[in-house]
Amino acid sequence: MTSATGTEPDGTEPTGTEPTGTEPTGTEPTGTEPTGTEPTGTEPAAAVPACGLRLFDTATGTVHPLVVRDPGRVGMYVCGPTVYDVPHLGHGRFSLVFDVLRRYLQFCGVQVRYVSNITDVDDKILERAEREGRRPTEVAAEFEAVWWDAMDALGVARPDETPHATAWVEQMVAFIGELAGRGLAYETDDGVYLDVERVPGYGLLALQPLDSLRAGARVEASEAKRSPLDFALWKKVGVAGAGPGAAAAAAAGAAALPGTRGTGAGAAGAVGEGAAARTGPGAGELWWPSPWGPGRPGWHTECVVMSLGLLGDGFDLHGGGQDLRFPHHENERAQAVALGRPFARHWAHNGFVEVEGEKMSKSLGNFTSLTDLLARADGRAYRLLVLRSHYRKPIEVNLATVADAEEALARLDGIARRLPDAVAAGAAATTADRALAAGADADAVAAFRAAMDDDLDTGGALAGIFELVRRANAAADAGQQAGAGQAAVTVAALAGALGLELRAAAGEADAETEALVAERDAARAAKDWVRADAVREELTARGWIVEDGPSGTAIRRR
RNA sequence: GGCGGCGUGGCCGAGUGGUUUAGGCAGGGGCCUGCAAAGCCCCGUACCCGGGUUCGAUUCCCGGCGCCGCCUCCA
Repeated sequence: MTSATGTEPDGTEPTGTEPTGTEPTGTEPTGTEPTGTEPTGTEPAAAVPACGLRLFDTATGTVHPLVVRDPGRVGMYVCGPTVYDVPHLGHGRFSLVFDVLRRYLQFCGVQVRYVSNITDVDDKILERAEREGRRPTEVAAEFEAVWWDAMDALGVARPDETPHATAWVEQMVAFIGELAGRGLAYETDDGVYLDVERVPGYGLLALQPLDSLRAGARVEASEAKRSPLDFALWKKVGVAGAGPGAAAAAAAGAAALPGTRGTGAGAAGAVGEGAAARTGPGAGELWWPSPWGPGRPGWHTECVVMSLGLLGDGFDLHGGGQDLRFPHHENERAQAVALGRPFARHWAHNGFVEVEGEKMSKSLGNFTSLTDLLARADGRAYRLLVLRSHYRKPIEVNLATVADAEEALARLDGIARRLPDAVAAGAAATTADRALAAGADADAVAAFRAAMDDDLDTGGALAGIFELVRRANAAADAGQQAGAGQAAVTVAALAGALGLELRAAAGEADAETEALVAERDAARAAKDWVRADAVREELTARGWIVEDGPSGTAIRRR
């Protein structure tokens, strides 16, 4: 059920096509050296832009070409969910934003490797397990399943890799050991911490220097921590409650974790779970052995280890929601930098989802679950809503804006009903070259790429698509099939590049409904308008939209 | 206290130093239709306030007001 490794069948093969659109080289210099901000030395030799895309880079605060490590390829890591509850609207937004980035790169002929993790060991998971008297692995498995259901409903393509934290603990322990070995981390009673003072350039993503961050820290430096900004690489278990002995005593029960998931790339061997029920938080504990005693990894360590492990040093792009910028991404980066390893070449962060003008969040109580939304609205409508605004700006999500998006979506779907063959042909064209080969309008494709290349101006791209919808309908009205077809092919191909599938589906009609349709056709043929209108009202009452066409009464679900 | 963002027509939301100033939804008029629906055509003269720069600012600068976020777990 949680098949984490489903690879998108299309789009990833090397088409060998050279990006056709804007030529990024020569438009520089903007003064910003994309790679110059990484004070990590050792720059990879190859450094060429991926297609014509220019993206805002959080680290530099500028929009510049996406310069990649390996020509024609992009490796991207996007921080995935901690599976302790159903996903919320913000999860939906980041998933959609980076799904669109991925798809667009593929559309341009770039080979993308997309990695997005599942955090399946975390305080919140443990807390929930504790509260519900369940095992943490069970909680994580449940909500991971919910997560993928939501992703499917949104039409988000599965990542190429979905590393699970619990499967990487051994590597994390080794990584922490390296940091500790170099004196960059220190051990306390309750864990191992990174000494951020030792990290050059700390504060890059926070957009402020270390001093400023330190001054603004609202947290009391815990007695043990040297600086309030230092963060846990390893959290020891069993120390909070009855003393350090508890967890160790439970080590006798250590066994292979039954539900260990992930890529299998080196799952930690000995894992303890739930054995130490007699100490404070014991029932929900989940721990691994380490040189510092039993414990679990800190959140910031998981992503740096897994991203470097799967994508390699100096991978191309690291993304996530704005709230991950600091401290999460800052701290991931700090660990890599501390070891002198080149980290992400480019940082992308999407804006928040707001509900009633405020950042939605669980703590504020205006938390709205993605699962709820998807139960009552087409997942494509949420995609459209997200796409309509710029990915870095906040978006307002409420009943009205979702309904608005659904209406707009209906307009798009109308093209699929009216020009199904052209739409099918366009949808099958998953790259710009194939779209053109399928007969898409070259100018429109170029305009689309120009918009997308401009820091993913999905709103502008969408405007172009709606313009094409208008053209397709107008041409079809005028009986110009060729023009209508070309516009429709283009609409479907470009919408597809944004992950939007157009659907003509009318909905299944039962026999009774079919009979009503037949009755209405008969009444209309007999010019019995009173009867025809009565039947239409009946159909409408049953939830159908009734349209009279050349072939008689057509109905579809509303 | 430090840092960052936002304020556009009824709503959502792009964008730009000036002339033809996205797009969607809703609304009005028209065409089409038996009537509708869908579609097409036409319509909105918006840019928080006050200064400044400029021949000219919604767009640049300064100040103000309002709203939001990060600095603590958070996509």
